[in-house]
Amino acid sequence: MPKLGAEPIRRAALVKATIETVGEAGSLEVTVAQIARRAGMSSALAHHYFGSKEQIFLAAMRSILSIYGAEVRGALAAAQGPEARLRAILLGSFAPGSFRREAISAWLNFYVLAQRLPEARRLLRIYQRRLKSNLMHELRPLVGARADQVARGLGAMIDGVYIRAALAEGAPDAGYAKRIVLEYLERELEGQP
Amino acid sequence: MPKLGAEPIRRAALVKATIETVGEAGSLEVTVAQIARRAGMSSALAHHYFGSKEQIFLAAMRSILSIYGAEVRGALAAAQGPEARLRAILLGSFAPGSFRREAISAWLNFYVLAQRLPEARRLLRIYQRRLKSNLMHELRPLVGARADQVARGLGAMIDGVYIRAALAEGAPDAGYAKRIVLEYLERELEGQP
DNA sequence: GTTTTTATTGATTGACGAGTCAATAAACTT
DNA sequence: AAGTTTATTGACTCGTCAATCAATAAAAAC
Repeated sequence: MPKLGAEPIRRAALVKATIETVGEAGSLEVTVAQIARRAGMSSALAHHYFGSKEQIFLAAMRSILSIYGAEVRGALAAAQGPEARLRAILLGSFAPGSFRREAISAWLNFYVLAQRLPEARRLLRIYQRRLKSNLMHELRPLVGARADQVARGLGAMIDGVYIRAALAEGAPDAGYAKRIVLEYLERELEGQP
Repeated sequence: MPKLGAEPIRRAALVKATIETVGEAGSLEVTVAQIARRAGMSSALAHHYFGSKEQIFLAAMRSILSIYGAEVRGALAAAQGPEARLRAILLGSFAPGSFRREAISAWLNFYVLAQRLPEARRLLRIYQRRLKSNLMHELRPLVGARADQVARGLGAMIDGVYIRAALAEGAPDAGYAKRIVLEYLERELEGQP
């Protein structure tokens, strides 16, 4: 029953199902059949559209990074001045689109994927570079030469808070995550003129 | 050719081989046969001593956490006063026994394992709780009520620096890692009396 | 209205891998 | 010396799973 134009819908459904399945299983050791079933289709169709499991994972990862990017951009849009913009970047990092159970767990697993798959590593590097450049841009007028150091610290801390949220039970506590990271930022800005 | 008393040697060899294999592969998707071969024995023997792959992973994880703990204790032994002891804990976290390629990558993978295996989660929780209690103990006299917040921040940052080191290419740069974390600590201590 | 393209799946293939087992043999016990 | 325990492995079982294929069918194109 070919309703034409199914491809983009199917692809999106598979990507969503992949994040959910990986997130729930807490592992990349999920089967294409599981993902496909959750997305309401046969595993054969999943292979038809993506070619391989690897490609499915990469698509899911792109989706996560793209949601994250959009969320940060969104938070940034309303922010005026370096300090407000810094806050926006950090708060955007813990916005509900990204900072939710399956996404966090999937994120952690994609970090692992990046150890093996050069393409996954590339994607993660792009995210890291962009985040750092965003941070530095606002940090420079505030802390000058220390911008690099602080940007690295903030980047690491965001990842650290994520990884810890993956391990915590219950719904991830965004408020708490934000508090820790903002606190760090405040301290860093304090001394500086 | 039974040279008696092989068990502890074999077990240790398997644990070491597991960390190396997982670290190199950057994944838990390694076979018992691979691990066993690296440890110089048959996969049947690995099963004989550990019963299952799961148990092999758990043993490797215990080993990593125990090495880490020993390293922090070692650094702590010589340190006098809360500030020096705080520094010791942080520096110990990046000591060469723990902060090296395979161990870092294995660590990341064990974090993933903790999503699925309750026992692995338990181990990781113990490590986190101990680290936090260590930090708080020294932080309380320095920052008072903020100790909790700062301890959480430092804990998250350590994990974040680790996870980022896993992704970086080449040998992990401990000096750089230490600088970031110590810098954070300094800022936190600065304002406080 | 026939050919081509797109959608879809059940069935199958082929590989791989965890865990078991039976067999071999050296040491230790009595 | 006979029996028991410990060490060790090759061969095998059984399940799983990624990927492929052949077949079905609806839409589109010609």
